[in-house]
Amino acid sequence: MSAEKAHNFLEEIISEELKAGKFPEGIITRFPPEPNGYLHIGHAKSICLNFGLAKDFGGKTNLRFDDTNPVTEDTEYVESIMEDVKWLGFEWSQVVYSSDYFETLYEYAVKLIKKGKAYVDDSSAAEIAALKGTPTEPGKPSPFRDRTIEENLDLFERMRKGEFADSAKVLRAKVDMASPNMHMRDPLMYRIKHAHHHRTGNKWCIYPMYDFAHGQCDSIESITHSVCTLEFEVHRPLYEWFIHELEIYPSRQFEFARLNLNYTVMSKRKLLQLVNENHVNGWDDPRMPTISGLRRRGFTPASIRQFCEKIGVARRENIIDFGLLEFCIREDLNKTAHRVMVVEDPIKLIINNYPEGMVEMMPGEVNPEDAESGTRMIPFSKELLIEREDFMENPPKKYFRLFPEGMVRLKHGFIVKCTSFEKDVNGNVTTVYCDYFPESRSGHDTSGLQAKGVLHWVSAAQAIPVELRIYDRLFSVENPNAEEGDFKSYLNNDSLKVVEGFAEPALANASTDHRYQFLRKGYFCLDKDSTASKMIFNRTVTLKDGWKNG
RNA sequence: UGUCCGAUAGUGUAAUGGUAACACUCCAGAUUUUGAUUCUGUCAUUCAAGGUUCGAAUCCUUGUCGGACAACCA
Repeated sequence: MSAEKAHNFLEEIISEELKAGKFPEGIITRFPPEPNGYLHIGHAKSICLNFGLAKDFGGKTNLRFDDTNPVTEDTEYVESIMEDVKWLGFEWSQVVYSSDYFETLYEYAVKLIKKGKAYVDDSSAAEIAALKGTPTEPGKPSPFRDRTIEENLDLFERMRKGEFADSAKVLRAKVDMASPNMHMRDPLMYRIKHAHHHRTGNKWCIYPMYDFAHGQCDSIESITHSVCTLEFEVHRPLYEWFIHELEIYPSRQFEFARLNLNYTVMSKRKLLQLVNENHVNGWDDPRMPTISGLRRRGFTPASIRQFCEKIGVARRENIIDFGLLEFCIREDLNKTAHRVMVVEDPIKLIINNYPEGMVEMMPGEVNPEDAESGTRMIPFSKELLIEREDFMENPPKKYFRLFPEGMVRLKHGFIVKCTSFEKDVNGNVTTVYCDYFPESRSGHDTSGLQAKGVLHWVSAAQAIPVELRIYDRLFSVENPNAEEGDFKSYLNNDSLKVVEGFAEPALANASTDHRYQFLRKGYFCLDKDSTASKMIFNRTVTLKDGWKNG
C-alpha cells in the first residue's frame, strides 16, 4: 500500500494494531453472504473491502456461506456467489458454511444453559414480542425465564430430537429485558424448523439465529476483523456478550456504510421481486445492479474494483452517482475495446460521383489507444448507411455533422459534401446524396479540404445486421426507496430498447473475449443470447457526449 | 419521550490540534479523422451556536438534521 494513498478508517485501525504487534500471524477476514440471492454491486464493495484488507495487510479471507435459515437458502445461490467472487478477481483461503459448525454451536448453547445464561421459552412469537417492550419501554421477563438448568437442558435436547413442532419452543439467551438495546432483551438463539437444509439435509430441526451463529463462526475461524454493514452496529454488544460468556476467541466486529447507487435498488428482497414479477429477465438481466447483471452488461472486474476503490469506505450514509460507475467502465474499456463502426438507426448516403459496383477496402485501427492492436479492413462503396441523427435539413448553429451543402469526413474514408436529400411521405429523411473528393482519402489526404465533423458509416451491401440492446437506468427516479408507494411504480419503462443495427463486416468475428467500442456510440459486448444467424450486442455504456445540443 | 451512529464542494472521500484537499460531475478552453480519449483552467466545501486553545473540520457542551434498533430474517 502506497504511503500516498488515503487510508480508510479500517485500514487505519489495522495498521495501528499491526504496529502494536497484534496479529503476528496476520489478519483474517471473511465475506459472509447468505445464499439466498445473487450478489450485487453492494456486495462487491464488501468483497473488495474484506479481501482487500487481507491482501494489503498480509492476511487471508474466508468465503463463508451464512446458511442458518434453510427455508430461504439454496445451492443455486452458493454457486453463483462463488462464480461472482472469482470473477471479481479474488481468492478465498477456504470456503466454509455456518452449517459446518452446527454441532459446535449446539455445544455452545448447552454451555450457556449450564451457566444459567440461556433458557427454553414456550411462549409464542406474539407473546415474546409483546413482552419485549419497545425501544422506549423496557421489556418484561417471560414466565419461562426461571426454569431450572436441568429442565432447560432436557427441553433443549428434546428440541433437537424433534419432539416439538415448529415454533413450539425457542432457546433464548438470558441477558437483560430492560436493556435500552432491544437486541439484548433475551434474544433468540435457536428456533425449531422442521425444514430441509441445502447442506445438512434433515439432520437438524433446530437452527441457530444470526446472532448466535455469526460471531461464534467468526471466533471458530479466528477471524480478527469481522467487517459488516452499519445496521449490525446494535448487534455488536450481543456479539461481544456471547463471545465473552462462551469464553472463546474474541473476534471483533467493525461496521461500515453500505453502498447505495442512485436510479436503482440494492435490497435482495426488492431485486428478487423484480425477477419474480418479470420486470427484468432474470438475476443477470443487464439492467440489474447484480454482479451477474453487470458482467452481462459488459462491465469488467477491473472496472468494478476500481469503482469500489473510488467510492471509499466510511460510516456515513451515502448514495453514489451511477455516473461514477460509468466513468470507471469507460476508463477501462477505452484502453482495451476494439473499435468498429455500427449504425444504429440508418439512412442511406449515396455518393453521386463514386463508381457503381466499386468497393475499396479502407484500413482502420483496431484500437488507437493500443499501437499493437493492428488494423481491420472496412469496405467503402457508393451506397452507405449513416446515422439518422447525423443529418439535419435545418441544422442549429454549431451542428457540424451533415446538412445540405455541408461537408463531413467519413471516418477512415473520404470527405463528402451533401448535394441533396430525399424524404418519405411522412417527412422522414431516407436518403442523402453527396459528392466525394477522391484525393481526401483517409491517411493520404491531399485535398486541402477540412471537415469539422466526422461520421461513422457502413457500406450497405456488406453490412451485417445485428441486434442491439440499448439499456438505460432501471428506475426513473434517483432514489426509489425514498418515494411514496410501491418502488416498482418508479421503474423506467424505457430501460430496454431493442433495435436492429448494421455493422461493418469485421464485427462478424466478434467474441465474448473482447469488448467493442461502436465508434461515436458507446461500448458494447456480445450477449449470450446470440445465435449463429443473429448476433446480439448489449450496450454497456454510451460514450461521453460533449455535444450539448444533442 | 429512549439508546446508538453519523454530518467536510452537486456526489463521494481525505486532512488524525497547525495553509481545507483529491476524484467524479458541471462549466470554459486547447488538441483531435470518434463532439470520444488526452491536456489546461474556472466555479464550489467544514450543519448551528457556545466553550477549551496561541491555534479547532478535528476536543467539550447544547441544539438541528439524517440513519439504525421493537423478524422464530441475515
